[in-house]
Amino acid sequence: MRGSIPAGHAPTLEMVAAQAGVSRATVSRVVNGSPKVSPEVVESVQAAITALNYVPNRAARSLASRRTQAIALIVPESAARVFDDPFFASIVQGAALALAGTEYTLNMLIESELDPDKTRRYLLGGNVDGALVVSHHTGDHSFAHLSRSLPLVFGGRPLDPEESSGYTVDVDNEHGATAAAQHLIDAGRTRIATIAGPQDMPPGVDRLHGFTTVVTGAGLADDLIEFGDFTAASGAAAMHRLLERAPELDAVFAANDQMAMGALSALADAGRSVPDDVAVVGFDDDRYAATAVPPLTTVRQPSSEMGAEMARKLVRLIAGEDVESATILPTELVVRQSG
Amino acid sequence: MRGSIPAGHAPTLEMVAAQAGVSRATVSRVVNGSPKVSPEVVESVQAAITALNYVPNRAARSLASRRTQAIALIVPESAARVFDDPFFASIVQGAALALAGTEYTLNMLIESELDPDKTRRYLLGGNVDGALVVSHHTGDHSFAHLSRSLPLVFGGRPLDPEESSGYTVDVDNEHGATAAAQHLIDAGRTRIATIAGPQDMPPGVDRLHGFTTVVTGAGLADDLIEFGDFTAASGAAAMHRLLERAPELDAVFAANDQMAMGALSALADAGRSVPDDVAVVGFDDDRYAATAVPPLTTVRQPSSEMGAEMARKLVRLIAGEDVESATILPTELVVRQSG
DNA sequence: TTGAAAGCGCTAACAT
DNA sequence: ATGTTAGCGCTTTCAA
Repeated sequence: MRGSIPAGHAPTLEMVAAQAGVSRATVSRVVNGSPKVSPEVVESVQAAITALNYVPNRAARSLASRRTQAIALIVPESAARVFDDPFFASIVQGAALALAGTEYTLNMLIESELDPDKTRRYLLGGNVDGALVVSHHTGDHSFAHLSRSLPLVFGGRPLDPEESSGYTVDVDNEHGATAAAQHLIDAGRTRIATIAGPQDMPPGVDRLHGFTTVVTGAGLADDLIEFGDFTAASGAAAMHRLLERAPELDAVFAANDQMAMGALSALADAGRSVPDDVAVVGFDDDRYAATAVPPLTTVRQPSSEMGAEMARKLVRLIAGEDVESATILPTELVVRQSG
Repeated sequence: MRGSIPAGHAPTLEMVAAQAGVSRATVSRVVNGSPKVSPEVVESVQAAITALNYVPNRAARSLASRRTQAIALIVPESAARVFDDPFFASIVQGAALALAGTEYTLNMLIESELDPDKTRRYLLGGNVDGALVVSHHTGDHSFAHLSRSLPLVFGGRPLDPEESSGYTVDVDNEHGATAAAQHLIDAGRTRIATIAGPQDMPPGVDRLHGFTTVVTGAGLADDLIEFGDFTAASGAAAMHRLLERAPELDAVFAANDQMAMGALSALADAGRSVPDDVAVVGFDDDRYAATAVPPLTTVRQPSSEMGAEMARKLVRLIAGEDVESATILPTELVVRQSG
């Protein structure tokens, strides 16, 4: 097939003005819902608009108004595989839905490793009115300096708290881990291990910190720590190492559900029953947690809400409103059968 | 915090021209890589550009050139929950990555139920040079008529094959189902059931058709069919119904992995062992298939490749090149432990 | 090879 | 309440 499209005869505002017998300015007012236009005129202009099937040209509008009605969603290059993470998908979803009700569109940018400067140029090229930076897992706030030129909202806190980088939305990772550990202790478990996440990612750090705080606070040992990279495979491997080190362990807290799933299969391999021999608690409450075998006890984080909150915050920022610098969304323990 | 940004002093092409001591036209030529500019001039202009940190304004450029360098990715409104589907996330990922190397940006649009016409207006408002429509699961090609105004590429075939709607990329659902059923038969299974997908979605139809063709072709009964909606919960429910109808069944093919996961837990509930008592085969090879308990035998579909192919096809279409009307990507059986 | 000039389609003062 | 008039920042003939 041939890919040509008939030269689009897009009707212009001027044509509408002619058809309605008014000036272009008036048509513009009607299109933009200005209150100071007489009802009759509004009506005739609207008639002309539908008659001609007129749709305003965005480029012209942005050029003249210096607003784009667009918001960028920036995904760190290192995390193209970030799509593998249901949490990330939920953030995108939340942001997209929150924006669906507004005049804004979401422009998704995956940072190119080929041209690391591309994103910066895009942001500075007047393409968008603001940007959402999903650095949740990486803690990378290298865009922070752009905050001076453009409203920016980050998902997840920066790795270095000193690097106070403007506006952020985060979930309460530490509290979630605290609740998980406490739950295990309350259930009478005494030899509790954890499969922690990477320590160069804020959630990895915060969840481990919450865990050790509670465990040591209860007078238990916190020597059973193995690290994974948030994938199921790494969770299984870590579980195997844990079992080797401490066959007597009776509980494990994994820093995310995928690693918990891996732990579940490692435990099945080893012939341990869950939760009778070993209790397992995860983090995220991703879409597979509820149907795992056995259903996973985990910490729910409001992932799509996080995306939505980021979007709302950015919109208010663009509007020049007062906005909280940091928002922390609550997490909540969901008790199922695994622990 | 206050949300104000210092009035952005974006350098303009004119300023670059002044700084380099040439005309705006020349700067424009350099920026756009025109071959007919003397090397010395190119150099001085480029120096001015970096000195001023100049970034061309996209709106102005689009307005003048009538090109936007942007591509829309349209998600059917009914499927905001489509993000729950790892397959969809992969498509987005594939498209975004394929576009990362080009001059195009992805604009994600979630169709608003509040204003169903919004998407149409956006597409017609000169916002993008073309669009990707992810209708894979719904078979909804209601945008087909827009093909006359704008290059469009659809993911998934339309529900009604008559409704030949321009350019599409699809995976070979029927072949995948065929391979799955044949595998079960080759393994000596004789009482084979299927948990089919919704019959108002092309993949649901195609996968069921492939299944029944092979099963009846082998002289087996195809009476064990229950329907689900592609969710794990519906898969579990369907499995329970099947077990009730035919306790003697020895295999089940689920039209996607999520339903297969549901079937797995239903079988565990019923005390059936997999694959000894019942073999289970899924479809998709989503990220949880490999770590399911037991690891799921399934049909792999090249999901991110599908997104990438859609994007590439659209780019070629926009460039006015010759493009295949329909592309079918191959699927492949992945044998693991469940069947 | 370079420059001058005319828009692209719209918004936003400023008049009326 | 409506029209007039300038641009917004860039590309693109057309001349030189």
